[in-house]
Amino acid sequence: MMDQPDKLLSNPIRLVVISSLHQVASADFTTLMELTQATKGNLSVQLKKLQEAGYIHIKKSFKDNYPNTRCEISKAGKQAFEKHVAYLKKVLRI
Amino acid sequence: MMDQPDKLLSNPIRLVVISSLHQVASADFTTLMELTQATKGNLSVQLKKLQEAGYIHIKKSFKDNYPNTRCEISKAGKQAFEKHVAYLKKVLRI
DNA sequence: ATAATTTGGTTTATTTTATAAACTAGTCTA
DNA sequence: TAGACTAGTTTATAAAATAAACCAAATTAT
Repeated sequence: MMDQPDKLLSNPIRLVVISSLHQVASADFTTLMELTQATKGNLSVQLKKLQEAGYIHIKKSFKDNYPNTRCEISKAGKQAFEKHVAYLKKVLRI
Repeated sequence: MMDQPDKLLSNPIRLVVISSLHQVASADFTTLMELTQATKGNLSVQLKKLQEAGYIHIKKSFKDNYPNTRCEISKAGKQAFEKHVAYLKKVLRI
């Protein structure tokens, strides 16, 4: 069913990450830091969790000589997000 | 502003409690257990946290010879809930 | 009558999670 | 070439979530 909260998406940082990636095709580490207002250490950990859950894909490369971490939502991530939104709508009656 | 998540309401059990109490005037411990699907120990702790934050009022009495814990949302709880819902709507774009 | 079970919780021990500080590795700049 | 900055990761610690253990009284079974 859809009446269970997604534990991964109950964390505000991860929720903002997934919601953002649901809207924008891809985003890099720096952008996600701005969007989430998280510290880099914290963001790094949360991205890894999302990756391990298969919610996002992470592509590491070099951009203008600097390391660049680019994130994209996966199919599973999309499904989880949409399910969680449906859950929230139900719980919140919106 | 309203662009910050309410940490207390990021926990699914507490979110269901507050959302329910936002809709029903009052509910007792047993009812909240059913609604949240939490264990009693867990629910007890979460209700105390909501109480300590001033989000709910708890009235303890005896009903049909048994102890009865009845919960009601407070003004502060209502405001926090509505603010959090506004935050979620913004983040989720709904 | 009293032992076992159930109701309605609270307390507390343990596991899990979140978070920032410390660290790494390389780049740019004076 | 030393110092500061970019872009992260790892790790130590603090905080939170959770369920097991506990408590007190009521009910039921024997």
